[in-house]
Amino acid sequence: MPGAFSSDDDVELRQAERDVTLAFEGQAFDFTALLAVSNVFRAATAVRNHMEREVLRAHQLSWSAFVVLFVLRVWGSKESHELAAEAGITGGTLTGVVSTLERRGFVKRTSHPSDGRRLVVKVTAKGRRAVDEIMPMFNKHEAMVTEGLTEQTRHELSRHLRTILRTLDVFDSDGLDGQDRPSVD
Amino acid sequence: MPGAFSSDDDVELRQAERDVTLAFEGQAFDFTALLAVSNVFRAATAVRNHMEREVLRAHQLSWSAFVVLFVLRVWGSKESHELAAEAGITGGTLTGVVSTLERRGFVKRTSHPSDGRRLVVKVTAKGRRAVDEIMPMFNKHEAMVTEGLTEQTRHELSRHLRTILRTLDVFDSDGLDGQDRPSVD
DNA sequence: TCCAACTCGTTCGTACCCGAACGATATTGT
DNA sequence: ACAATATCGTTCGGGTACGAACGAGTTGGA
Repeated sequence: MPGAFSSDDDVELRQAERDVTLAFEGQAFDFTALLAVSNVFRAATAVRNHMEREVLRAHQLSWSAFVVLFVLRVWGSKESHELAAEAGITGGTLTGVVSTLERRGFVKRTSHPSDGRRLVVKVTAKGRRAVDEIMPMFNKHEAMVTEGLTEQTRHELSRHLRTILRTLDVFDSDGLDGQDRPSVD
Repeated sequence: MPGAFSSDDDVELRQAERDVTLAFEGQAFDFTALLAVSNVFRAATAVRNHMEREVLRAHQLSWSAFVVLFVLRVWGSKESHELAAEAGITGGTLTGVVSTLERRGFVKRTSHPSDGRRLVVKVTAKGRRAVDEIMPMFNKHEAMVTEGLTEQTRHELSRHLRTILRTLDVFDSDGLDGQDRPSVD
């Protein structure tokens, strides 16, 4: 039964909603979409900042650097473009992150055996050790951050977010020219 | 009934979960927390990049610049620290964003009437016009991005994210020393 | 063979973004 | 009144972050 309760942030929310409505009156807005997107971004920023402050800062690692290192810890080595996709950053950005990580001895660049263009990034023993040292604390904070949610609502949250991700995957790859696709299957 | 279906990304997901489990075997991990946090960040990055590419780039505005401008469009003027909090950025970052916006004539810095330290940022007519021009398209893409969700699941998503936000609010403000507070009331 | 078209990672320019340090202003205690 | 303290916005250094341009490497035809 949605709307059956009203916590503090709900009150605040409706006030903001009122203000936005007032500011853009006469125009039709999709507020649930606006709020969903807005909240996704707010939560992400808050979580990222929290993690960087409370967990990563002590190890001099940024979120992106840690994500890259984590991916390499799990899979041992990855080609550059896979690594970028996995970390959600572009190739240009990855170059900088890998350089930072390499300078500190956490990863090393390796040339691809058969294709001289491609780059294989490998984690070093030191890099593996770093992740193993950080990960328990990192996961503890992940649990803390989501402690207000039950096991089920966490799954619900992840499912909804993956729905968004899937929509964007289709739209962005397919996107600009190949419109008029007959649904996503 | 959760788990009753298995889309492509679910299969991929469980494989990743297996890999992570394998990599960190012997350690107890909270996977639902890890996945929730990971998905929040993935979705936020994907949405932000999509919006910057498809909507904001044509107007030469970054996500943060647009958020700041939007906030000012709704409330007319805001003090610096409020603006920073509302946009989810730090004061140091806001200085740069406001400078960019001011250089392009969208906002202007105003001194506080009674407190010489404080800064009041006001939106200009040009800034208001810019938001009014961008917002319809922006909201259309917000709707598109969340089109895979129903009205109800969007509310569900927002509610879960606000739960995370509330947890972080308490933890980060209260945080390190002032523990043992008797509930949030 | 050889060279156009393609596909890599890197570099570049611009802008963000944070936390720490800084200078200016305001407040407080004495 | 005035020095210590607190609170502002700004500056600074280091590190992302993007897209466009670039150069090296590969591939597919003429």
